[in-house]
Amino acid sequence: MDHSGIDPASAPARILAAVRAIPRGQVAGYGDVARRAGLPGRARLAARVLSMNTDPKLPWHRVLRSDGRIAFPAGSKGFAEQAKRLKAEGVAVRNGRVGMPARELDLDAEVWGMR
DNA sequence: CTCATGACTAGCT
DNA sequence: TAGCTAGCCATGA
Repeated sequence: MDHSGIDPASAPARILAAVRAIPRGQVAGYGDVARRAGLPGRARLAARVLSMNTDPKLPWHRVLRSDGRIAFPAGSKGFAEQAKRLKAEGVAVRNGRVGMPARELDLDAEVWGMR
């Protein structure tokens, strides 16, 4: 019996859908995205999917680590790109760290689907 | 099956 | 805040 009830083949699609569901100017964690995708505990899977993704329409830059930091190593290409995009959306990025992401997530709870 | 790798997380110091 | 350790999941050799 499948304890999660989700097709592994559709898992990546769910992850991408969850990422696209993040409103502009807001951020979410890998674990949160996986959870919203119906894949609790698969934060690493979410990261894997994003690393494979090539869709420029995907707001991957809104996905951060649980501690509110950019997952890329500081100084890396992806790091600069993500920080740049976040700032462009009004998200405060300081030294690779996003300004109080938990606060943003709290406000999202109403919009995301727990209502 | 065991080992290694990775855009992860939580706990402890 | 920063660094380290252990745990967890998926893939490939």
